[in-house]
Amino acid sequence: MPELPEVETVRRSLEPFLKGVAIRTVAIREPRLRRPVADNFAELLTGRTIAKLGRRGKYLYLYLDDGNIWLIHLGMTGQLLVEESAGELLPHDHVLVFLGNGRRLRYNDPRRFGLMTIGTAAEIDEVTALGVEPLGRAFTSRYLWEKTRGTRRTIKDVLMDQRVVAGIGNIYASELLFRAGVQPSRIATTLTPAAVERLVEATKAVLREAIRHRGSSISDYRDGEGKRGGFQDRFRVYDREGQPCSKCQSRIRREIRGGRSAFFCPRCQR
DNA sequence: CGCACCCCCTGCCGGC
DNA sequence: TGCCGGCAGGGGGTGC
Repeated sequence: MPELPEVETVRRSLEPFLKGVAIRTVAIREPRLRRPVADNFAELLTGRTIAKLGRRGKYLYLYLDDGNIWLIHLGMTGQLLVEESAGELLPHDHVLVFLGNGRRLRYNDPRRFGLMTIGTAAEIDEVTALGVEPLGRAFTSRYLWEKTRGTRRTIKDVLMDQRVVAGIGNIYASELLFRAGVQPSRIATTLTPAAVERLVEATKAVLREAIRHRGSSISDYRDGEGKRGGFQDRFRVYDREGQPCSKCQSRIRREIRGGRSAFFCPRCQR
């Protein structure tokens, strides 16, 4: 579920409740996430204060007052919610963190594809192994040009490779490719410099617009206060197979590769 | 090295 | 109504 815009929205919505706040107690109800939550997880967290909240790609970085980082990935169905401490528990509430301000942070994740770990900056970087931030200065047409040379991969695969650029998932890959006028199945190395430039511009524009609309809620994505996003109402191609293209009225198509659907307009995208 | 394929896990939806 | 297959925003491993 959550790609960069959703994780950024979660970060912003949690910040007022978590920044500068102490961690009182931690309860692990189900440690079996993508990787098991470590035995010393609660011990490393208890008594710490959250200095600030950051984000890299689809990962949340919670900086602790002892220099460690609490890393959280939401997988497909993960939710982080701040609530009153006495709230009722639900199925798939795997981790509870009780805070010094009387609130509770609840991690719910039905599919358990999420990840939660604590480590030094170097250890965390090794876990995430991320490329540049798409909204940062380092993501330029020159950078993407170099990453698309001499490969047989499709442009969608390159854009979704977190080691190249961090945070683009299946929704925003389809949306930005539409905006740039490039077919998902296009072999990356055949792109012209102009097309690469359009892709970088489209990436930044789509991600910024999605953040402005607080992300996309298809089924279960919610921000830190349980609120839905609004960008799903602005999809141009994603999940719109058979519907008319907003520019040319051609039918939007869906193609599957690597088990993932790509949505595109066969006329507007080349 | 790239890539096709499978896996992890639960829930939902459509077809029969 | 119930069952079954397909599919879902994530990442990772394997064998070719």
